[in-house]
Amino acid sequence: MKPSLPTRQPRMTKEARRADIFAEAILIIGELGYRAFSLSDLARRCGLTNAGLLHYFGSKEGLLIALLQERDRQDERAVAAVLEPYISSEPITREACRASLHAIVARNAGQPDMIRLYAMLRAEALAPDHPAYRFFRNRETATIELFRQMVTGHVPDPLSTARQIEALMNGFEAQWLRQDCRFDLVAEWDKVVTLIIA
Amino acid sequence: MKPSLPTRQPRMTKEARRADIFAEAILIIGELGYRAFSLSDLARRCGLTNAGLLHYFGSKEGLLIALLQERDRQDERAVAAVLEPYISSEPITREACRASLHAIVARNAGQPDMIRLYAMLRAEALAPDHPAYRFFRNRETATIELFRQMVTGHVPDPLSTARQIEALMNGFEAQWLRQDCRFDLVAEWDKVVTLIIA
Amino acid sequence: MKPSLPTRQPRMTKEARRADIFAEAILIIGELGYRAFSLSDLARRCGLTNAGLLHYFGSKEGLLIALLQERDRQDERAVAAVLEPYISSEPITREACRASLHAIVARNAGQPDMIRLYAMLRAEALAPDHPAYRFFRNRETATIELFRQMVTGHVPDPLSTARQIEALMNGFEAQWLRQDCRFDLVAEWDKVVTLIIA
Amino acid sequence: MKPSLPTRQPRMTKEARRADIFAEAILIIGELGYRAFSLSDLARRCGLTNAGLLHYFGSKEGLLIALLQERDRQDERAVAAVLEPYISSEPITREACRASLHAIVARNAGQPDMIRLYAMLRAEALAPDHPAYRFFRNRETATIELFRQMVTGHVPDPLSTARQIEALMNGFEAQWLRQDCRFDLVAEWDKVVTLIIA
DNA sequence: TATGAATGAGCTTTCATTCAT
DNA sequence: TATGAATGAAAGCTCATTCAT
Repeated sequence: MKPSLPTRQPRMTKEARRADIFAEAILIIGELGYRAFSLSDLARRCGLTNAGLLHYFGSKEGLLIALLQERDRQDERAVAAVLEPYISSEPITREACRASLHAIVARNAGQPDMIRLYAMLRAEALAPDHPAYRFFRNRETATIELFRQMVTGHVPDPLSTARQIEALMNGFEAQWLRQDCRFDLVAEWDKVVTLIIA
Repeated sequence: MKPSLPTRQPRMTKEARRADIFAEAILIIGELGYRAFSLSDLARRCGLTNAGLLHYFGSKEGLLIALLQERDRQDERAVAAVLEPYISSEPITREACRASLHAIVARNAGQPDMIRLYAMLRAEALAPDHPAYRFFRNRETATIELFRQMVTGHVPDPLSTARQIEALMNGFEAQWLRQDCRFDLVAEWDKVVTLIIA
Repeated sequence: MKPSLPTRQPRMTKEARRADIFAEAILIIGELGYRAFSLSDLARRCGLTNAGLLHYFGSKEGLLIALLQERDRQDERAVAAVLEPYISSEPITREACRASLHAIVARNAGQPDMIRLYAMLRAEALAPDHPAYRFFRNRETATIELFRQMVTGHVPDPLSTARQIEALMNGFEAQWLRQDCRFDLVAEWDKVVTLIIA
Repeated sequence: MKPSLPTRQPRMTKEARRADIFAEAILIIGELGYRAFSLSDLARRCGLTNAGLLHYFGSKEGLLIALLQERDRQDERAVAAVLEPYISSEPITREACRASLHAIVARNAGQPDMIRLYAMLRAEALAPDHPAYRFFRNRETATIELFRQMVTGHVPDPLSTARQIEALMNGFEAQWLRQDCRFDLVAEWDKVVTLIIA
């Protein structure tokens, strides 16, 4: 029998490898932030070397960008799925509006690691020279605009309402994390939405 | 004639020095976070050396703790001042409640650097091994409890409302920073409070 | 219809490839030296990968050796061509001697990149553990010996004169490069040769 | 008796330390060049750590600059000493001219490590982005100008002669190093100077 | 013929900290 | 009160090289 020499790595497909790295990156960046996490730590957790990691992403910043793009693609898909039932009948009803927001928060509540990552990066990326500065700026603008369209017709000041929704969502999620998910995020959310959207 | 010796430092009192350091620390930690900012950077900005800085605070963590304590003392004083007019007649009226929240947000709006610092640290301190973990956990609990007492009697579910206020405040402030203070934070705040507190 | 497969590389012959690599290597090693240039840089400039490059030469050192051998062959041919007219009538005349030296310098003046490469490597290869140490040692010895034979009969101390010629040639070429080829190398050379060879 | 704890470093004066570092730097940079030598190697040889070394010079480039400045100061002093006897009677005589050049080469012959360093750096610094590019460009210009002034009145074309001297000096010194100092550099130099300066 | 994955060693530089002065 | 010297550890990144494909 041929003695298997120390095969450096079990040979994963490129896609599997990247998914693996992303999964760990979400955890570590979510905990320490982009600036403070270390590539070596991440590499170790993924079972490859520092240089091996950089082989995929070129640089620390490259990794972050790739991660955000990947997540963005998935988020877009998810939001689209949530809104799909209502796209035919624009403008959507007040009920559909509530349902959509409910769905978004419910989905987030299912992946607290992602909430943590975004909470961390959102704060870090307030600094204009942060590599994710643009990303979160655009994202916030787009999100508020989406909410504005959704609530238009159901509230007196759609822009304000959209801002409120965005602020509440982020604020609640952070609170939820700090309290170790010990209250029912979705229930609390539904409550406040009832107030916000008349 | 006595030759003036090279007094490098313009002779500051210990207190003035600390205040100076805190002022810079608020900026730099607000931008980079506690984990990613560097003592050398801060020292340079304060016009003293690495070792000189540590002379005052002992360690990086010591500096953070000192800063948070200092700010906390000031915050407590400010909140007390805000609530003072109403402490005699507990429970406070709905109007007093709104006025107090208004005052808090108005005060914050006057010091965006502090908002930034807290937004950054609040996110970083979600990690249990962060030196400010306890601080922000307790702070959030205390804040929500304070709000709960304030709104009790004016809303059906005081705890939920308190959570909403806390979440909204943080969420709005972050949004305000990301949009370069380009909307009227206080006005938006008053609007939403009207909805939240019936 | 047969779908044209993605032929990445425009299909070069092995020889063309090597010539291509050598051409770039002359530039990059001439600029940075053997020790400081990087295979990856060279590979990128040649339009292939790191591993692709090594496929041809086995190692960094192998590349240098191959380059030097290749150039040496060409140099030898060139010098031979220069001396050919005189080989029948040994010893060559004083006039032929001057003409030969003129031809050598004139040829070099036509390829400043090669001058730069040799100037760089000659300096680096002063260290005994440099892979080109032997090469340049032997080369210098051979060159001085060649010059000695050429000038024998025309000067009182042929070995000294040979050394002078070798030193002058290298020194002048370096000077010429540093001054961005802004003086007439060949003219200056002819002048000094007249002095050196009576 | 108090057991001496591991005193990190025997506490040298700043000047002694720098001199020590320069001495080693001359050797290591002379052997490997600026680009290829490593700060860690140098630090180890000087008996301190990587970070300790950088404490003095800030960066690798800073070290090179400091070294060149230091040497330049010493060289200037040495050349001034050599020329001093003649400065009163300008223009200097042909004999004084020869004597000066002799003195310069003789001095160099006494410190082959310096010759090696300069030979190495002169080649490396042909690249415009080398940190010593300017230094060696200016130095060569100044040297040639000095020689020109010295030989003016004794040769038909002073600039050409100055160039020849500069080229010969560098060329001879390199040759001398490559042949392990096995011929009499100063004697050969005097011989050729006799030819160059009629 | 050439690539992509991966590594181990090494690079310069920065970090928080200690300590004698 | 504050500095300068020095450190050990770690940072992000590059290096030449190996190997399976």
